[in-house]
Amino acid sequence: MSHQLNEQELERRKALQELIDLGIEPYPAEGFEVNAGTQEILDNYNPDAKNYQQVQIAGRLMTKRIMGKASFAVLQDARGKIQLYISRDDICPTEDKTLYNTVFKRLLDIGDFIGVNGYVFTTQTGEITLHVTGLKLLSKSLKPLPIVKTEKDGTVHDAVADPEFKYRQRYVDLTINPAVKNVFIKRSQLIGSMRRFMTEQGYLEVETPVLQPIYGGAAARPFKTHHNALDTVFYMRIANELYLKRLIAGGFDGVFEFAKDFRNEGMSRFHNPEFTMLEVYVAYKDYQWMMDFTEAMLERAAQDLHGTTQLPVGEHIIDFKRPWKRFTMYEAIEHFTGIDISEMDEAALLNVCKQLHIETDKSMARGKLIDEIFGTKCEPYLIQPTFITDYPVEMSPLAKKHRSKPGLVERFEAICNGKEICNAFSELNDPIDQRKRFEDQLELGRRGDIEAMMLDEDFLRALEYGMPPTAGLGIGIDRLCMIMTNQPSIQDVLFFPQMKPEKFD
RNA sequence: GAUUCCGUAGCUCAGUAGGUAGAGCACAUCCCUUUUAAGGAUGGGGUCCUGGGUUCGAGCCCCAGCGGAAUCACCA
Repeated sequence: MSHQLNEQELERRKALQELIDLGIEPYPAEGFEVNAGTQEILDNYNPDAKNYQQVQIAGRLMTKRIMGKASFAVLQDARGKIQLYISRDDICPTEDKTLYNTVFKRLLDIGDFIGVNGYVFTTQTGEITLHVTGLKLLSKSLKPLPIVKTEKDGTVHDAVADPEFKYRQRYVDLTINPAVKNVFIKRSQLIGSMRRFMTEQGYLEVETPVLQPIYGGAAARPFKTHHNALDTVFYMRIANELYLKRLIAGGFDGVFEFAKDFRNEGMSRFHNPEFTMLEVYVAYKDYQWMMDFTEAMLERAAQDLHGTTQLPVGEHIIDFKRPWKRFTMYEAIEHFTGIDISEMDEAALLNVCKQLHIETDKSMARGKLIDEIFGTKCEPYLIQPTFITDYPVEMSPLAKKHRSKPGLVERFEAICNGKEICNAFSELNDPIDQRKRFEDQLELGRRGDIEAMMLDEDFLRALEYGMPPTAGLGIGIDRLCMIMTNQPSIQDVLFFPQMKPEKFD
């Protein structure tokens, strides 16, 4: 404890000592049995039924309004808050009024955890309230809690406006801003809904290595680390694709993993260095089937979270109801630019980029150029969930060649609110073709593409033993969650978004 | 990485031709009330992000740094 304590912190430490002097343990070890919740009481209390007459609840003291021999307070627990009515002679039936006069009125502070028991009633002003007959301190708070400010016109502002404060001290943000807590409950429900959907199909939830000697499965720069005993470089995974496909080769017919991936890149509203990706692989299926699967899973997730498929997202209402629109990538580009690029070579595409004012550089081959055109001229305008299919082979080294369209692969992305939310293909299971694609990646790397993939010999060996035809899907859970909870920034759907380490002096 | 903006009390925010640092909430002491979104009085609390510079004098102007945000770049 090297920092200077401010006045209010000193005051609370003084109160702490006074409590100890009174023989009150400020951090009791034993549990406190709770038999109701605040929100549950508000929802179900019925004055005629006389229910909730022996209630025991616990939580944080959020306000205190002292009015002499009787006081009001607000107790907040995990799901809500309820008013407490505390009368001196009820909690101090004997001559000794210390518990009320000293402990409650003076030594308890906003933010303290307390346990209370009593009976529920309705006050003259009609507010459902717990009439407290017993009170116990469960944990003393030593720092003042910011209080939500309500303007005279009724608008409520977050008690903490500084984003840095919110993200670094999420525990405070969660305590004082209930809407924040709700976002994370929704996030958990989202993952739960998707997990249930996949488990019901009989797919197996698995875990694969985070530390990988060869990173793969995506185009991205990795974090590098070191194993002491092996004296070996490991990379934090950028994707788990190649491991999950090994499992399909091993005989599972459906596997999935909610995986933390790590990419050593810039940070922004849409990028956190570590993020969560769902990957699913299903044997004997193709990308057409996977589109149906994706729609069904996300339609149901929206329904599970909100009871409807239509969600407000920023300025828009986004509808996850099936079926979603489907365009090929060439169709989408032609639709938004009026240019048919399907037959163009690299030189012609460079011209198109120039014409559309898209910057290019020497490392960009045909696939990358097409991706640039799509990324700037199409993607931002696709608001409703839309499948874009049939990508150029150059930008999809792990996808199977299109069954009928030369130069393309069987791949789709779903775009929603102007951003990619998932990526999927008929997985490449031809080991000869896969080796060639890896070699093409190595060539791209030599050309200066720092995100080109490494060649993974073990993965090729698995394909040589044989992998059934397989459909694979990856969904960025954080970005999906931003849409599903209408949050503008990835930091708002991560409890602890990555930030520069805080300095304590 | 580039550009722009922000950093003042525990929290939210004012502030100024460049002239002794403010409000609300919170906190403390007291009064009043005793089933309410209390009322009143008094008071304490600041490295105005840090370090330089200009100036008689800087929270304010200039430079650099730190931290954050937005936009862009990067990012399948």
